Amino acid sequence: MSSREAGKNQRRDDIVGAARALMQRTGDMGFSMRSLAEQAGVSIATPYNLFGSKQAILLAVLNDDLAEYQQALDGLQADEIEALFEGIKLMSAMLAREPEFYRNVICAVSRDGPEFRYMVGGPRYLIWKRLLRQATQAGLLDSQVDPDAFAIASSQLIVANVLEWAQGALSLEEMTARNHYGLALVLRAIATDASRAKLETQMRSAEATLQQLWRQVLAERLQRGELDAETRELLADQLKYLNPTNDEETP
Amino acid sequence: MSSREAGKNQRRDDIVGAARALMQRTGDMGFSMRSLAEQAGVSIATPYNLFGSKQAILLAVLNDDLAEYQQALDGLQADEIEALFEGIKLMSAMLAREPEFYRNVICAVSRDGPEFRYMVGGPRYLIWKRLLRQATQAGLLDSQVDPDAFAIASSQLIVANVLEWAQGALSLEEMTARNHYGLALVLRAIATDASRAKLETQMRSAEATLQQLWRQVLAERLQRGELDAETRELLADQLKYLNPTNDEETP
DNA sequence: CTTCAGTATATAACATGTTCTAGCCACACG
DNA sequence: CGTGTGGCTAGAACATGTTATATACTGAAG
Repeated sequence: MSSREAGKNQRRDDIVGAARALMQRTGDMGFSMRSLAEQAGVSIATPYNLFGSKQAILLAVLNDDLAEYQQALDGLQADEIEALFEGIKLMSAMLAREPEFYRNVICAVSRDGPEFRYMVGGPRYLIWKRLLRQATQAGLLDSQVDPDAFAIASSQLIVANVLEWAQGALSLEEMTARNHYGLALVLRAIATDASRAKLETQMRSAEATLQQLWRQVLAERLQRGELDAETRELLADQLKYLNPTNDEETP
Repeated sequence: MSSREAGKNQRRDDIVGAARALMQRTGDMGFSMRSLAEQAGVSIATPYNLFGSKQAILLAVLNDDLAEYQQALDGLQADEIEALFEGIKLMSAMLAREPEFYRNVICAVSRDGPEFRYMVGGPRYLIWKRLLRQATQAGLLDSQVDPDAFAIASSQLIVANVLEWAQGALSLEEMTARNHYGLALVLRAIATDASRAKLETQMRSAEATLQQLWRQVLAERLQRGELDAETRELLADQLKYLNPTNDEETP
């Protein structure tokens, strides 16, 4: 590698690192291309030369983290069905470690165009498919179903939940519970006799968690007062569908 | 209503109408707030006075259309399970009527914040719940499952598909097939003996449609040449996950 | 009819993503 | 050791969403 390219890679890393630092430090705002350039010690034109767009930079940042997650998934040792549930727990744990950071980057990346979907949907979903295949081979899932169609539908549910969380429509707990529920639900659809009981249990457990979360949030709302009885019922319904995090008071 | 408010409402309608016209005519671009103000014959400040933001205007536009859809859903006469499938077909038909328009407005509206989710997730998802309840009462779905949790998961699948379509990651046909598949899948998870066979059929049918679509797109790609055999397999997998519409040649 | 409050208007301004232009410097090659 | 060129830089410029300000109009109250 010529020293020219070395310098280029250096700058590339500087920029990605600066993006990471900015988002972790300042939360959503403060991450303008101008502040990024300043933080990285380069001109504003350079990120465009090296990456092409703001979104591409964020994709690069997220890509690093997803690689880590993928590695953790690979090292997972568990019963075939459990492994799937462990996989989504692992993801929740990752998001919980730096929620502000992930919220921002996921939000920004998924905004413009389908690149985010390509990223989580391309090679990465092969892991998901592998886990499903293993479960099928272990006789825990109906071998008749098309593995691709199923893998797509199930991963879509999870991605949708993550996106809602990133957009601030869900608390992390509810996102996790929804993932748990959704996964149990779709797996139950293709369960075999060997796994049906276990998935039933998983589903009930997730259901209970969700119901408790809803009750909790609803109670807080009711306690905070200010609602006529007619909207109360509608509110209860809406709460079940979307459970916005109440961040209005945080500066 | 005083003539003051009348004038205000008039302007409001003008703006919503102008937004509609602009998006139908020019496709995505051309819908800047400045061009909107010009088209509506008002100052650029007025839309902000009356709506507050660009997104709010687009929400108002979409809201009209969703109301229509809701009405069509209400008038649906079919077997309880069939009604659910008819519901998503109806949606596909609506999107197919003015694809460019819906693509733009859905994309723009879902971009910033969770307002779009609130819109489709609030009162509107009650209809969905009602259809599910009817099916349950008819003995076609397991009455043990929490209707809210299930309604959320299932509607999420569908919304996710629509969003992917709006972002250009899916053809309308594939979106429809995925909705069909996803709905059959989750319903199968809570089917009763009375409905299991029928849902099995639906699922197989959707599977077949999906597989055919994938084969078709894959064949086109292969025919177009330029791919070494090693990436061929990966491509096949990716194609199954995401099937981008190939619009590169349209201006 | 006068007056006044509310509201639209014109216009400027600001922040942001992105692009363009011109210059400049260091590295590779002769 | 020259020299030229690729690639970075500074900075301006542009389009866009949004906000602020000052002005003009207009319908309603006295």
